[in-house]
Amino acid sequence: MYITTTIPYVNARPHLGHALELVQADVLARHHRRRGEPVRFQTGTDDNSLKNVLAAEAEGVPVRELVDRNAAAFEGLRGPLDLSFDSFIRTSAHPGHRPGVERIWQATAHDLYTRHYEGLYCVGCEQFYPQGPCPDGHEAPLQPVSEVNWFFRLSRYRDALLDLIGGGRLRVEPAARRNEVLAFLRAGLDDISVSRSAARARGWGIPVPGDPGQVVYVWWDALANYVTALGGGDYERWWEREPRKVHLVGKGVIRFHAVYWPAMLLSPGLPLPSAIVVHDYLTANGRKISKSSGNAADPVALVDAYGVDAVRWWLLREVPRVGDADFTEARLVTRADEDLAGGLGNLVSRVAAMVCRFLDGHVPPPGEPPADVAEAVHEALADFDFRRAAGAVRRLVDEANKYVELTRPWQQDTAGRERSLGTLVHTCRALAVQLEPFLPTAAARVAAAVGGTRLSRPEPLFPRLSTPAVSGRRPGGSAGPG
RNA sequence: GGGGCGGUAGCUCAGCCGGUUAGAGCAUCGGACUCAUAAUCCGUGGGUCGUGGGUUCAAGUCCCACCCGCCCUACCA
Repeated sequence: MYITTTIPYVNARPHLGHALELVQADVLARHHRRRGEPVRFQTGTDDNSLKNVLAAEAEGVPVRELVDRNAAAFEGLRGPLDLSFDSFIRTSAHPGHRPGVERIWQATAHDLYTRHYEGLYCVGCEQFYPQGPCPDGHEAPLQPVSEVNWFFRLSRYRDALLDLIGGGRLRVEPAARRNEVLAFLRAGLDDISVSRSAARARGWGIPVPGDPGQVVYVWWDALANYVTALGGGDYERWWEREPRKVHLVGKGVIRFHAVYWPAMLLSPGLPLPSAIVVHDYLTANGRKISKSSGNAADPVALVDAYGVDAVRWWLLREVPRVGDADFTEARLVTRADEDLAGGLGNLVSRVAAMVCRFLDGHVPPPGEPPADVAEAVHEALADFDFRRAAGAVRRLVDEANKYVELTRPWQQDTAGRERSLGTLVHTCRALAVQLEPFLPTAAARVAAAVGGTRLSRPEPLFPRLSTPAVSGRRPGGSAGPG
């Protein structure tokens, strides 16, 4: 499976919304990898946006410097968020990108033509409007522009796209988003402008082949990254031969991915992606995420404060597929304490403690087949429903806790304890396996705590976040074994 | 203006092609247990399913209009 995120422009540092998409992609990648399927997970940055140029001008630093710095911040999410991407492409730096964009341009030449265009251009939106002001409220005034641009015959592909998406050959998930795309297609497609004057772009971007006065429209440029990043034999392997190619995108850029991009590929007859997975937006404390959101929307700051487990878990367990989700630190803490500390962590803790106390640490075989959620997790992830998948893991924890109350090992004889605790230990092991895509490092800790044939009493795997420190931390528990 | 999606218990949300007394988690309240991270388990209370019409033997679940929120898109005069 080939999994991609969108490549954000780097006029600012990454925020929690970027983290959401990256973590979702990471879960898919880890899930399919552990199933033994070949996976390539790719992300990166769009360096060629004019917004980057403007941000640099505003800061008074060279574009290159700003782009390099912010791109590094995006790539730097890998460690704090435990991301497992296989490649990180930067559109301004990847050696294969520019030639790739040029090749696609030439391969679509039969659908390209020039047309004189006049309009008002908003640099914030990177697009034209018939009138001002910019509907998104960008502050920079609209610039009157009159120039010759290259156009792409998008209109030609309407029926084919309707067919592909309507028929499910190209999935758009969730279904609500697919309906949206279909409605848009039915309304008809106009040809789109796919170049900008180089002068207006401050020379930033990829020149149109054979027309150095123009640069390739940044979206055309950016979308191409999904194939241009695949160098060497990777293109054949991951784009031509791989049947499952999944793009994760935000709801604001559906059209680019579900309409423009497939059309760009249809024109030269290249293979299409298999699925566009759309997530909605995050707000922070009820408001749109912006620089003023401060640490509440800074993924690295949140990881520093609460740990990667809590942050990933919140993103996966609490964000619905449709509808914006509001992030607050209180919700993150509640969710982590409930599910991770009180749920999974406490379960592992009590199970290990009972094995130590009642069975001298020896792990018995399962008394009965431990409940499993592998299928539920897999089905949910096949639907790209991350919350349902995480919920399935959580449900198994609940069932295991109920099983503890039901069997009450502390009231049993040895045989009963072995039956019950054997089942519980093996359930915890299954949990560690199922947790891995969601919380990879935590899953490893769980696996370590319940692995082997002899258990010891573990330290809390997930310390509570809401209690102010630990009341009276134990003065070192290293007095000896047992 | 057009299109799409949301508006279900205090909060966050499930409810597929219409069908028994509308569900879950959390929060509230009561109880149980003591293996565990003052964790866990059981039970209770709580809802005009945005508003108003309509179709139907039957609608949260279909149709129409309207209100609110979000996204995309476009402004006829």
